[in-house]
Amino acid sequence: MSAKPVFVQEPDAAEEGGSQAVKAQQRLRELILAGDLPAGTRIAELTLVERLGMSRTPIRAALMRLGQEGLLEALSGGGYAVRTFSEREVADAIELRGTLEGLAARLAAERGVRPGLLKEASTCLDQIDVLLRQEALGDDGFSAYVRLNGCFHKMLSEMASSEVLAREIERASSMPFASPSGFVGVQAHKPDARDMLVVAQHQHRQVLDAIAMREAGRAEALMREHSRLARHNLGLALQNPQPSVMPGMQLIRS
Amino acid sequence: MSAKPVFVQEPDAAEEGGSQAVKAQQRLRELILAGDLPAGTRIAELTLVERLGMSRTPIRAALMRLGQEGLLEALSGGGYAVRTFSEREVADAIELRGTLEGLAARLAAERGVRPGLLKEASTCLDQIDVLLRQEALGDDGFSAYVRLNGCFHKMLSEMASSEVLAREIERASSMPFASPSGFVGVQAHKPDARDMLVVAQHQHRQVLDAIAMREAGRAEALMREHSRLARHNLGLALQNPQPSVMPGMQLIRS
DNA sequence: AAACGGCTTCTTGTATACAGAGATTGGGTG
DNA sequence: CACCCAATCTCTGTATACAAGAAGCCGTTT
Repeated sequence: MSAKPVFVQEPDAAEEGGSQAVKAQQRLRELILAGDLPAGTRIAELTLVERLGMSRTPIRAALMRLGQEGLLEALSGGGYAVRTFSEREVADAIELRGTLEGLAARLAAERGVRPGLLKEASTCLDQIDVLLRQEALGDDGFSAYVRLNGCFHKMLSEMASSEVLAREIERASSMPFASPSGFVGVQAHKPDARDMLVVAQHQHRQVLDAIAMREAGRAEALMREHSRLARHNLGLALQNPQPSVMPGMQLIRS
Repeated sequence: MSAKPVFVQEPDAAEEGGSQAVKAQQRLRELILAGDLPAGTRIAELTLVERLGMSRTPIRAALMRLGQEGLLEALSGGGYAVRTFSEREVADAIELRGTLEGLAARLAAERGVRPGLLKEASTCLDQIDVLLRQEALGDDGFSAYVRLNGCFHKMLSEMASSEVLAREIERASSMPFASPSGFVGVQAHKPDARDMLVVAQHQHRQVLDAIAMREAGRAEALMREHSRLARHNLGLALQNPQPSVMPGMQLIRS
C-alpha cells in the first residue's frame, strides 16, 4: 500500500470542488448566508484557517472574490467584514437585475434567437405548467419551481448572446435575495402562494412570445415588470418575518 | 546614518500608491491598455515579477482583480491572458453602461435629488459650456472635456443615491472603451468634432432638467440615447483607425 | 484615581519555499 | 522519416515564514 503523501491536497470523501480557493469561496459563502459569521465586525483570517482547514492563501483569494461580489465589505484598515443590506439596497439590487434582464430580453428580440434555444425555453415553461397544474404545491414542488425558474432565466440571459451582459446578470443575481427565485420560498406556505407563481409564469410566456415576435420594447417592459414580483415578495417577507426560508435573510436589516 | 533595512517596502521616490497590490493593479492595467502584454497567450507571473519588481503575491491579487474586472480572462489550465473584444462586445458594453446610467437617471428623477447636488452638476455643465464657447478645441480642450464629462457622469450616478447601482456603473465604465468619455478623443481632429460635444452637452442639460422636473421616463430615455453617441463614435473609430488616441484600442479586434 | 507611555500581542500584507500538473524537447523505435 | 514515450523544465496553486502596523493592556506617574 502506497502511504498517502502528507500533503493535504485530497478532500478524502468530500465533493470535488476543484481548487482549494474555489472550495473556500463556496464554503465561505455558505457560512455567510447561514449567518455563522458575525456581521459588521472584521473576520480574522486565522479563524477561517482553522474553520476551513486550509492555509491563508486560498482563504485570502476567496475573501477578495466575495468582496468584489458584494457579500463582504473591505474595511479601511484592511481585512473584510460581512455586509448587511437595508431594505432599499435589496430593492435596488432587484431593480438592477430586472433592468439587466430587460436589456437581455430586448436584445434577444432585436437580434433574434436561434430557434433551438426558443424551443428549449418553451419546454422549460411547459414543465412549470405541469408543476402548476397541482392545486397545492408541496415544499418539493416549490424547490422544483425554483430550479426551473432559474433555468428559464438563465436561458433568457443566453438569448441576448452577449457575453458581457450575461456576466453582469450573473453578478447581479449572485446575491440570494436579488436572484430570480430569491423570494419565491418566503410565501410558500401562504394560501395564495400558487397564484403568485401563476402570474410569474404568465409573464414568462409573454416575454418568450414577445421575443419570438421580435417585439423588443414589449419584451423589455415585461421583464422589468417581472422583477417587481420579487420586490413585492421582499415586502411580504419583511412584514412576516419567517427566518430560515431563504439563506442570507438575516443580512437584511430593517 | 541608519542603514536602510534590506526589506523592499519603500518605492524610494515613486508615487505612493498604497499597498503593493494596488500599485500592481494600476501598473498592470497600464501595461495591458498600452498593449505591452501579448493578447491571448498566458501571462507568466514570473515575467511580471521582474517587470514590476515585487513578489508574486500582490501580482496574483492584481491578476485576480483584473480578471473579475473583465480585462483578463481566466484560462482553463490556470493563469490569465489579456482579453480582446469584438466590435459587438464593445457595443454591448456601451449599451450596458447606457442602460445602467438610464436606470440611475430614472431613480434620481423618481426619488428626488438633494438640491446641492443638482446645483453642483449644473455648475459642471456650465464649465463645459465655457469650454465649448471656443470655436476649435485643442488637445487640452478635449482632455478638459473628458475630465468634466467624467465628473458629470459620476455625479449622475450619485444622484440615484444607490450604492449597488453606483458600484455597477463604476464596473461597467471601468473598461476604457465603455467609459463615458472613452471615444471622445478618437475624432478630436475631425472638423465636426466640436459638434458632437455640443450634442452631448445638450443631452446633458436635458437629462439634468428631466431629473429636476421629476420626469423619470424622459430622464431614462435621454440617458440611454446619450450612450449611443459613444457607440456612434465606436463605429467612426473602427472606420478610421487612429491608434494611440485611446488606451486599449488595440484590444478591439475587427 | 486618572491619564499617559511603553510593551506585548494580534492581524494583515508580502515574500518565499514547495509540490503537483502541464508543456516541451530529446531520444529511441517501428 | 515519422511517431511515441519519457525526462525535464516551467508554471501555477498552496503553505508558511517574516515584517510592519494597530490595538489592547498594564504599570507608572502626576
